[in-house]
Amino acid sequence: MTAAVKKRVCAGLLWLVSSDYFASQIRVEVFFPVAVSCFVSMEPQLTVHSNSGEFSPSSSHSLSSSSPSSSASSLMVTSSCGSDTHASPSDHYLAMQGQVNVMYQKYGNEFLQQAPASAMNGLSLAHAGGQWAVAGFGAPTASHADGHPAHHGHWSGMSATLLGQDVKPSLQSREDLSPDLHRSNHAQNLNGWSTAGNAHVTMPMSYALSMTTNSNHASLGHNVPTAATHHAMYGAMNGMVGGTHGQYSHQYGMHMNGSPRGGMTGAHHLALSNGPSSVMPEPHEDEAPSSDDLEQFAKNFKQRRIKLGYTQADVGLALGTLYGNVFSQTTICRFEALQLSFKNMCKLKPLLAKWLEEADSTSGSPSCLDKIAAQGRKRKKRTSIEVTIKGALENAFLKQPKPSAQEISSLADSLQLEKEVVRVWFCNRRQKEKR
DNA sequence: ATGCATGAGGG
DNA sequence: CCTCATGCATA
Repeated sequence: MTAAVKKRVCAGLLWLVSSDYFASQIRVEVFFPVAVSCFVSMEPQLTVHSNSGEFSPSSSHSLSSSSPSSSASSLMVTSSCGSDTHASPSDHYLAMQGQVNVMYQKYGNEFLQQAPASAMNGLSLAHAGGQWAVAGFGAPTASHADGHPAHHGHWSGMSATLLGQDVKPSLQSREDLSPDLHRSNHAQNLNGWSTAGNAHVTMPMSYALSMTTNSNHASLGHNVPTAATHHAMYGAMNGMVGGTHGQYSHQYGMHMNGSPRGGMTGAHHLALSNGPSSVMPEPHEDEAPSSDDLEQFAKNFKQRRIKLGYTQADVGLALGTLYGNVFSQTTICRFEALQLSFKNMCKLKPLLAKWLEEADSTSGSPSCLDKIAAQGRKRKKRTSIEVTIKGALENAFLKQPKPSAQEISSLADSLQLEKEVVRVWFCNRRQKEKR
């Protein structure tokens, strides 16, 4: 163990001992490196990080977690970030979002795969420890140098039947999407993510954790507590946790309940009962909400989501499973942060409201353990525009928010950027202006 | 959490 | 070409 790792472990221990978490977590110690990562992965800690974006949304970091553990968590995050040889702060970041990352890319292999923790707990893991390392998707974007004109065809190489993640089937019958059934498009799942049906984890979590650990020495697979796990827990937590402290407790030896509305209904209300005032603004979700409504709802939504133990990614996925509309972590995040257009907010709100209701009234459900394979299409490597250049673009934008093709060209020229990049930058800039 | 990107839909 | 909804990849 390196000193760095020890440091992390210590921090983890510190937290453990200093919270009620200890009571229910002790068994995990055996799997320490992973376990610690796992702790680091708690969503509330998200609030600790605010990145350097040039445009920082004011609200999203201010969610006050009433949990006494939050201060301790901060401490842990602080001491672990950057202390690991491999794990960069951003790795933690990802983990915190409830995503499990395998970054082979960084170690000479060529890809990076992300999956919601829920998927990890499900079949993929159950099927084979190393399964998730299987690539189903295209060649590394790196092979497409930046010089390419952003001709769409360039980045869309693979079979159209492998849905790209941003290609959403907007219409799917709800009947086909009941939580426990695997969707028809799973047949398209060629990359090993979710294949056969019925793998609601029947394996102790600890086992899952250890499997992950050895899948690759360089793997940064941070295991994250999943909503499913939490749900499975609530029954057990019922008597032992006084509410908040226990919201992230797991029983690693416990098996998941395979039934969608399985028996533990009601237990979770306990966990919900003691947050900062959770008000339900308005019961009707059909009417056009006011900005205030939306704001209120978004805030409330976030709180409850966290209390229920779901990550943003979980929610996005669940929406797909439940209602046939998958959304990404990004979108949920932007919803919570009110960073979508008003119209878009209005559209999403009812869905999220439904989900919330469902999540509230459903316990014991592992909900969605699936993940749509996607990852088919190649994508242009994201261009990173230097700050100085950004400044120039910003200035140009101030003068002329909608430059003509001509103007774009010359601007691109003078800044030595691809025309397409400039064009897209303006599009995005305008869009940003609107939210 | 956010920057750059994609693709549908409209004109 | 644009807007708009949305997401991958990354800071």
